[in-house]
Amino acid sequence: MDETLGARVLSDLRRQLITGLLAPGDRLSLRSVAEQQRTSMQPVRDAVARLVAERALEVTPKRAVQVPLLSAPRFAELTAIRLAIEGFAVEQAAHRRGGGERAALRRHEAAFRRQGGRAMPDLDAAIVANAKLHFAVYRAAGMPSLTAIIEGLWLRIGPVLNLDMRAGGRLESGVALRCHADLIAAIEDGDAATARAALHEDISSTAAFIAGRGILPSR
Amino acid sequence: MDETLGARVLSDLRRQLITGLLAPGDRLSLRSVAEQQRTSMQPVRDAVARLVAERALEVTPKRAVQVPLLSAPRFAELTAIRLAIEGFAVEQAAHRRGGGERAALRRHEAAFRRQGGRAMPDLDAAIVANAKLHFAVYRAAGMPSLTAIIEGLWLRIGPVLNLDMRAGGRLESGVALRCHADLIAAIEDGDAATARAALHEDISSTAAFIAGRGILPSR
DNA sequence: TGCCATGAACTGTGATCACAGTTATCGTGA
DNA sequence: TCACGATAACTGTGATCACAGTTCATGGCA
Repeated sequence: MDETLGARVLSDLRRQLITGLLAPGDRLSLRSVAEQQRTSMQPVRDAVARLVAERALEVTPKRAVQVPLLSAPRFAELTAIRLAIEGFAVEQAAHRRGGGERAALRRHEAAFRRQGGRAMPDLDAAIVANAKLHFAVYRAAGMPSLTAIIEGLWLRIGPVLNLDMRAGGRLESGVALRCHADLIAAIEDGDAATARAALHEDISSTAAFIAGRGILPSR
Repeated sequence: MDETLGARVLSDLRRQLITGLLAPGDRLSLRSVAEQQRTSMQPVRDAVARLVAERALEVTPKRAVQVPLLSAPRFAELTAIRLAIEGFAVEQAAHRRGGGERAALRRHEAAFRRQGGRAMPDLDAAIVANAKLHFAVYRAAGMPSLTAIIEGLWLRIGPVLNLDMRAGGRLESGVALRCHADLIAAIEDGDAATARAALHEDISSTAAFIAGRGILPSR
């Protein structure tokens, strides 16, 4: 383990953001995080600087570090961007018929099905399984830079996404299950248009669900 | 000026990257930059951490900070991503018929024409005019997050782009001039498909020009 | 003349201190 | 009971130090 301390703190904060452990509006203190991670303030500063660059964190004018509050229009904007970029990624993945990720795709799809099919799903496990499935697809596009860009989008939208996932029982609808199955099948068939359509429904139905809950601030 | 010192260093490094003052492969030392900026190492560390997050800089396994070398495949990948993302942006701009940026679009197009039409163009001015024109278009899409993502892409290809722009006399071909004119016209007409096609030709002809020079490392 | 070893100079990382500004808390007053 | 002000705790920023690892140049040996 030659990994830098700052990198360790970074990945931990990243995990907390994606899994929704850190909610929008949450403020965090460099010293508390440092103590929590049993390091000094310095590695935390480096990690926070990077997350601020990715807009996964922000420093307010009064110099407080917090998880950005996502307004409804901003959420809609990010959703539109996701449709365009992640849609492009699944098209590429389909053109390559999943590339070297075919086995992984099926495995993650099965894992998500196990979680989503239950009457009382383990939400945390389902969220993780969902993320793993999506990113296996994006990696299948064979464009590392594209995957990184999408990770940045998820980092920003993750807190909102998971916050609402936990609250409402969206998983039960089965829409996600169907979309994922269609998506994987279309990729293996090399059917880019169908793959994009399946992803489109997955993303926009989730976005509609969240927007419909009306929790997002209007500006 | 309540701006943070780290932010000042950040914007200065960013400028040096976009204008090609820092070339791919250039290594930079935190202490030298700090001395150059007349600050301590700390603000430089914050700025570098952010630029590393944006992949505008990288730290090698042996912990040296340098401007990333863009291999030919990576350049091709970034070009494909640009076609998808910037293509989406111009479509959106066309749907809004330029939004509030219409006047700015025409102004920047005229400015680029002035630079590009000369027998001996001022390359630096042309590069700046080109960037301003493109980003006026992207802003016209009305999606700030999208503009930020594209800025990240430009930050990474900027060094390569400008390096080769200066060397070869690409501007003389007039392709860029025609593409820009078509692009602006299509946006004002609300013709998304034509706008995307014009941008597509602009980007891919430039990319072909650079790839053809054969300077990019093969891996 | 060529090559390798050795040491000096430099690298980023982590830790810690000082400082100014913000936030929160608690006690006092009406 | 409520409002208000003082103060104590805490915030991020900037600076500096120690340390281990790398890089590079110089000198001596073959």
